[in-house]
Amino acid sequence: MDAKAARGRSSNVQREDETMDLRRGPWTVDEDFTLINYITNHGEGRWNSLARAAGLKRTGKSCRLRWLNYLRPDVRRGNITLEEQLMILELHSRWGNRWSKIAQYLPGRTDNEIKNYWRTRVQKHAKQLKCDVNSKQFKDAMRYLWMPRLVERIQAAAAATTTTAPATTQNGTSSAGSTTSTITTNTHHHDHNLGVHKGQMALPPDFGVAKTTPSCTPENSSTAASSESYGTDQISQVSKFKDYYVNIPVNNNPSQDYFPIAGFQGQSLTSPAGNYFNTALDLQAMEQNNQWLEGGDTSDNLWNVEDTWFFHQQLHNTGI
DNA sequence: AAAGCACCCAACCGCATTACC
DNA sequence: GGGTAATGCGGTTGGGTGCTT
Repeated sequence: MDAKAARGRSSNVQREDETMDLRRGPWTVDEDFTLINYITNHGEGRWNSLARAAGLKRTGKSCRLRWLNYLRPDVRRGNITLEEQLMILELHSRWGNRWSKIAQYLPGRTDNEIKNYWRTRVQKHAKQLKCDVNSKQFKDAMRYLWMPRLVERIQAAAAATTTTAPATTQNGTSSAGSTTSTITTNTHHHDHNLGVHKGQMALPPDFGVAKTTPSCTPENSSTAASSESYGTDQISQVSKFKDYYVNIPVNNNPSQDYFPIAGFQGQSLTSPAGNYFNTALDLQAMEQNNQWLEGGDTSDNLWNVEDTWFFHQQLHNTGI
């Protein structure tokens, strides 16, 4: 038994595992085949007895997890598409860490996968911005910077496919999946529970951002719908952002200037808390330190330096 | 080329809820 | 109604892998 297997287990469980000679850790191909074969013939459920009957030296829990997260035929694998990213951001803003609930709206995606995406991608950005992922300022940044940009990139990809194929995203990276899955409203439910066609994402009621075409504004986004968390001042503050998005053309080069803020470069900002920082220096430091702005997973490159500046400006304006 | 580091993800855990006897 | 088993969920973590130095 390896160290991982022993992690955090109670002595009782460990004794049980040892007496039953249960396996732990990564699944082998043979185990996968055995599980698939058994479920194909007998169906799923009753996982403990299933594990015994199939001859697997695994707990029922382990079998269930392996099947649901990996072996199920309808499980989708591969990169999270732009539409899926947008959906995750939107649904998380509404429900928080209700991963299974969020996963219901992304057919083929598991709660585990969405949770991993959130922790590795989204929380990484929060960390880069030196703020808490649950903080209002980061949520605002997601809503007014990240999500609108996702919408624009989705639109750009869709537009590209109408004229040429195969399509690429604005930054030239593959957009596999983003043009094949479809965001649809849930006004017509065909699935038992969620109105989900295979390969399509159903939107929950009053889903905001994806409905906004071609311009995503805070007012008609879900954020406005969920404005119970915002005061009047914040709403009016938010309305100032609208102009940024209403007339912004689809930008085919996200790395280029995105917001009309060039004139602000070099301005000094003073936060309400009295923290002083020089924008130019700050941006320079970010460019040096934040590799995710330039490289890495291109699907995450929805922020650029200007976005980050904008983010900090909002901290300033909203008195955070 | 090797060591160190960061990231990603599969798999685990404990706890809560539901189903069954 | 109470006890137990099964299931579901969210949080956590270690190993693999690729990148950087």
